[in-house]
Amino acid sequence: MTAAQPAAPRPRGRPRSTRAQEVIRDAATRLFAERGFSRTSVRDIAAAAGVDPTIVIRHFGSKDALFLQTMSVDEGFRGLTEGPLEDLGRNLLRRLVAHADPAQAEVFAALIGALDRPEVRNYVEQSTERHIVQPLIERLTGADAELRARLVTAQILGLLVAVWALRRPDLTSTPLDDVLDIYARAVQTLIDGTAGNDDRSPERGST
Amino acid sequence: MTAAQPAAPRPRGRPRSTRAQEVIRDAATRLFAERGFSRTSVRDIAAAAGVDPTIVIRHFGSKDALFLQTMSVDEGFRGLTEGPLEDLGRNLLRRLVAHADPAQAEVFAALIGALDRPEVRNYVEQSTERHIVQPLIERLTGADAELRARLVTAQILGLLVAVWALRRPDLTSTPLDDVLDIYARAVQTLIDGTAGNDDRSPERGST
DNA sequence: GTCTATACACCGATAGAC
DNA sequence: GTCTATCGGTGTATAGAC
Repeated sequence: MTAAQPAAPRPRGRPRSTRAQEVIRDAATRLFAERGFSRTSVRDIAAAAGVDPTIVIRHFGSKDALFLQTMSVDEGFRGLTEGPLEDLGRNLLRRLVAHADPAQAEVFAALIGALDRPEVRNYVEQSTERHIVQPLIERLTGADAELRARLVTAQILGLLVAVWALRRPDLTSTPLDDVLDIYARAVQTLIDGTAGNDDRSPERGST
Repeated sequence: MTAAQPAAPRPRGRPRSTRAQEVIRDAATRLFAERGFSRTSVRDIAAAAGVDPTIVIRHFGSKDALFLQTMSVDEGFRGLTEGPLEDLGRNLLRRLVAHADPAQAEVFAALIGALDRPEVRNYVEQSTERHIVQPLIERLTGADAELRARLVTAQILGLLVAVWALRRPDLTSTPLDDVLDIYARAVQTLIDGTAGNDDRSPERGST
């Protein structure tokens, strides 16, 4: 039709994404998840994808950018705080630990492992903030709701780091249901906020 | 033993201890804690110490070995689980978060940041195991003592990661006492193990 | 324009001369 | 022991080929 439009041989499909980009992304996802950031070189990814190392940079800007673009945990974090508040502790752990697919676990471990990269730290920070902390703040009631939401996130983060990143053997070998039941109670303590702030006078107040 | 000789160029007492080693260690400690592992090069450390880069490797074997030798968290973890069991949750957090000196916090953050190095992960794993998990196992009573000890460690780890490694702004800006009081209760839940294991029922009688 | 190859500065680490 | 020279390897920019 219009002559101004440059020759686009593919009217449908994905005009701006090359097939090479997809192959590179697949290889990067696999290798980063397998070996982590520091032990995966751009040349390794390029070799696995069957392309030249420089076009990896040409398409994705940098190794860090490719890492962040492939190692995304947003999908696994979405809709995490939904469901009844009284069972939220258990459901959080169920979705994040028990029902999580191994691929997401590897992605999380890779992100934690590369945490001294400022951009990675920034992403993990804002991803947990957006998908866990903020939704929790809106759901929690009682005193110190925001602080409690952040502390619940810290609890979750600790279990995820211990299980997926540190690969604590005696924690992963235990049947996960037992771990969930016990840990969920501690998480639920902060969700409920039942503990008074002056003394040991717990009031079961689900306001 | 020997009288203090300020201008002693060659202390003959220790022929194999070089002063360069000490200078390198100081520079490495400062730079690793400041910028983390990946952003600190051996050449940077050598320049800061005023020595040749090859001496750094010659004396410490490798960059990883130097990192592990300087970024040690054993000192800050020692004797952590002492004190009355009923206040252990609060005391753990006090010693690790409130009373911890900033230097130890930076060291911890550097270790977490380099967690995808197998040797670093191994060290963090066995250090928390030796200084927190094992002493806790021997002190806890009741069912699932070992599992609870590991979960308490996960809770602690989560708070440390959130505060020191992730540098959550809204968590560090809050007065630490409030954080400790609230989080300590959740930790104490696992220490006491008061929660029944059959059904979920909000606790009203805490011991 | 998309892709490819040459090239560079830096990295950690080694061998060998003083 | 300390330095010079150098190795293979890294991430990345750039100039050229289709």
